[in-house]
Amino acid sequence: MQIGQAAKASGASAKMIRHYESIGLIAPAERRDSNYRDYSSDDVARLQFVRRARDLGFPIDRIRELLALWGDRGRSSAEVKRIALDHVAELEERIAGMRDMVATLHRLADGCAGDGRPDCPIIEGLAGCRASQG
Amino acid sequence: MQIGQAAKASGASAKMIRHYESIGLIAPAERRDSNYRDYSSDDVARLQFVRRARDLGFPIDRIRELLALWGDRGRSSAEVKRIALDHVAELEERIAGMRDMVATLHRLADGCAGDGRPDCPIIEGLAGCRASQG
DNA sequence: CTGGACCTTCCCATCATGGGAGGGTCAAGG
DNA sequence: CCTTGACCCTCCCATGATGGGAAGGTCCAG
Repeated sequence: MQIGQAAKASGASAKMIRHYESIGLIAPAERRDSNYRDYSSDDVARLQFVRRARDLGFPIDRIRELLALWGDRGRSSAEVKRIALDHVAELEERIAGMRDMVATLHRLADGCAGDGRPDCPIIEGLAGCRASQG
Repeated sequence: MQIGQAAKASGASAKMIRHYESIGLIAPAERRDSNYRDYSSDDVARLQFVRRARDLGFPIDRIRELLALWGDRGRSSAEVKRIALDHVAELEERIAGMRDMVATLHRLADGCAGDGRPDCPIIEGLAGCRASQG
């Protein structure tokens, strides 16, 4: 299978597949005489694994670990779970940060008339309680 | 004031201040004979504005618009509010995406024993319901 | 006059991804 | 046989916001 088919089948772009190979996330693909990459269904399964992990927000280095565990018959599910829960904790931290931003923005926006006048608590909030400049 | 003082006073790093200048977010600073940048307290106020907007997650291009509105006596608060609420919507979209990830991860992790055995619904989920590879 | 703390510009790295140039491969059809 | 078009290849550049560091200039205090 050529890279285009592998891309469609896995949901990763051809560009990404080459990239994953170049950074050693996946093993170099077989090559035909034409120098075209050649993918097996096992290769596609690995690419799908990577794509699903990406869809869950795992960074590449974590996916590297997960791929290794996938192929390790002697793995313990505890290792996998730890990686997953660490990632959850990081996601929740980022969510909390963004929620703080949203809360602050709502607080500022609630006091803003949103009409044709220039007076605006949002600008004032950003300016540190000085309403205008220049 | 030199860039180091301006950095401390504004909360933006000297590196960032130069960067903001290089991309035209802020006007080029005055220069002394030594070629050192020279900042006024108004400059610092602008840098603080930028930093606060960054802390609220606004991307640079939005901050560009907000800075323009800050300096525009003829602005309408509706414009500011629209930018802020657009940004809130974007944040909420990202939060929703991450919450979906967290929910999926929790669903997978809940079924995972997290012990010494290799059986792991997390790996299986990523693999598309095929438990092992290699 | 020297040391150290500051400043300058310029380049590189991050992270994951896309875009595009310049060129090779291959199958179908005139 | 040759062209056309759809693939593929590698290599470089860009994103967005930030940090790191090299090589060199400035300035003040000892």
